[in-house]
Amino acid sequence: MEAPSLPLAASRFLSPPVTAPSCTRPRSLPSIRAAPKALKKREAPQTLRTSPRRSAVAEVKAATDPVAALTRLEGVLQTQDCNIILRHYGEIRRWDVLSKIFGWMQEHDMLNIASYSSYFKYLGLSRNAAKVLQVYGAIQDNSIRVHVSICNSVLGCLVKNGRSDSTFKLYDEMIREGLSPDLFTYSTLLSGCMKLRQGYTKAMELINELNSRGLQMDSVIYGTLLAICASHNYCDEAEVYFQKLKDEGYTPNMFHYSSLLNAYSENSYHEKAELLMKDLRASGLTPNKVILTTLLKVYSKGGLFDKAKELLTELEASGFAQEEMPYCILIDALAKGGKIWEATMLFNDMKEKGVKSDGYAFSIMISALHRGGYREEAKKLAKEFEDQNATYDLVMLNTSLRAYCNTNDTESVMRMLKKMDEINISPDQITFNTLIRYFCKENVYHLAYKTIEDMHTKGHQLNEVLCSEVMVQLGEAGFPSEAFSVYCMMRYSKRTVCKSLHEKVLGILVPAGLLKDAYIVIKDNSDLISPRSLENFAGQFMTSGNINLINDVMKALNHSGWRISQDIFGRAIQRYIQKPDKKQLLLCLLDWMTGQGYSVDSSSRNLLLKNAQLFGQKQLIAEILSKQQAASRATGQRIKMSID
DNA sequence: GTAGGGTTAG
Repeated sequence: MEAPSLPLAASRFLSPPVTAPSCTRPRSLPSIRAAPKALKKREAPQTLRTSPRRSAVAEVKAATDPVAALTRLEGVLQTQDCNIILRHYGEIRRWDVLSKIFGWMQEHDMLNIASYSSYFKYLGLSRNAAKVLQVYGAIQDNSIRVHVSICNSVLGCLVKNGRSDSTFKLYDEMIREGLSPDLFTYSTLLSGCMKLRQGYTKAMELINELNSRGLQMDSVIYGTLLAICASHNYCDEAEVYFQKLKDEGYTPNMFHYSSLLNAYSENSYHEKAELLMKDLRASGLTPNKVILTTLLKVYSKGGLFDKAKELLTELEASGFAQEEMPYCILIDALAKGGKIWEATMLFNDMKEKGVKSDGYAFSIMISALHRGGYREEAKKLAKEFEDQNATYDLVMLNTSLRAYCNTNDTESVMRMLKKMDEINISPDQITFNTLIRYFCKENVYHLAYKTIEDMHTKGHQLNEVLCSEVMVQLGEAGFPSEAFSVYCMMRYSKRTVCKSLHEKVLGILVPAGLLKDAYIVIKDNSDLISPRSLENFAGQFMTSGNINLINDVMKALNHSGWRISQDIFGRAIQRYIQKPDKKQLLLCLLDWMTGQGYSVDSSSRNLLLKNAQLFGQKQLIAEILSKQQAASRATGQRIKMSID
């Protein structure tokens, strides 16, 4: 597809919009009808109210075919009018019209900075990050590409769509191209830190950068930072920022308070939380639903169940417990605190009060029952949830799936998988691992194998413990090739695997006679394999492995640091004697042995000499053997001397 | 009338 070209020169974007002649009277012309002062005061609103541009905007907003209306009114509308229309369709979430209008504006050279910024903002809301990147990427003019508000809207779109990694990559690129970031940029980027694993560290980098550019943190930046501290469990730091915010003369709002309170809840700092509540009230704020719910979390996580119950009663009385969330918080804490009976009571209480569950309370209870070993009860709840025609998300599906798997309810397991397919939810690691465990337990190894393969293909990290278990079971069940395939998936999708994995797979491959595969394992990991397994493999390979690989296998074995036994060489020599056309390989082996200080034992020696005629190389073989003997005697002496 | 953030549950 061809990239849309940019119709306008940069200067047009960068200069302030020219006021329309139809709106304002040029100042240099004296007014005939009224005194300039009076006119100036009344002119703008009045002309706007009666302006043909204004009615044109209204006409496009009301049109059934907005693009046709635009074309009809092309002569009247100016860029800022089109921007109003563009934003209108963004506000009413008509994404198709939004894009059409933007396209029309582009074709008619009616884009400015504001058009791009607004368009990107709404595309972000419509979750269409790809389109934003496409349109942004097609902007040719560098001064537009690095315009701060355009950059901010593009970055904001990526952050909102959960693409934190690409946000920071794009930001670095924008900086290289010449972007001068402002506080908007930093608050956008900081919000991208929220979901990052190392979000706090990244946030600190950004704050340093902000300071080094001479910018001052404002209340928004502090708010974002507090939320980052809370979500990454930096409680002390949250406290410091909250104080700094106050010291710099800002008044904390409800969000600042609830973030700090949330940070306290993770560490069960209930005393600090209570002081903070006092501070909040003293500052004239009234605790809202979120604040009180967060306080409930403080008490619940801290194990202060009496206070939590009391607070829940208060929430109920204030009408703040009409949704399941406060119940979820307390139910979860009770269950995790070993009070599963009380958790169940509260859950039933909640249902009796007619509080509707979207699945959170159910999944908390199902998981809690499962953890406590109450598997049938967990399954009963999963069914109850299903029967109330509930909607599912991935977590709820996983929770129910596990409940059904653990009670061997195959029919329900299949129903869940079908549902997953129907509502187009992609499985995650938890789903895959649950299924793999289940199929394995049910001895349906081909399904366990297929699931692992599927998981691997979809780019998920395999669970090593589980998969090596499946690998061993596949081996025991008579599927060594599949076992090897699982080994390969684990081996080549992960940086490191447990050392014993190689040994385990050898234990399957060697008895099954899959010696070429076993050789691959040995070759890449020879230093991690025990002498016993090496011996086992070597013995088998010399007896029945591919004769053309014998010498390579010898080298790999030797490379491991393991001294190859004479028995192994004896077996190799027997193989070669049976195949005289491989004499070149035999000679190579004997030469190589000499070089490595190995020698054949007397029975192999005799066998070789007896059969040397078969090879037509009687003289040569005798020479090599005597050389080998001399070399090995010398080595023996060297070793003896060094021991002495 | 271009662009910013943040609070609670599995």
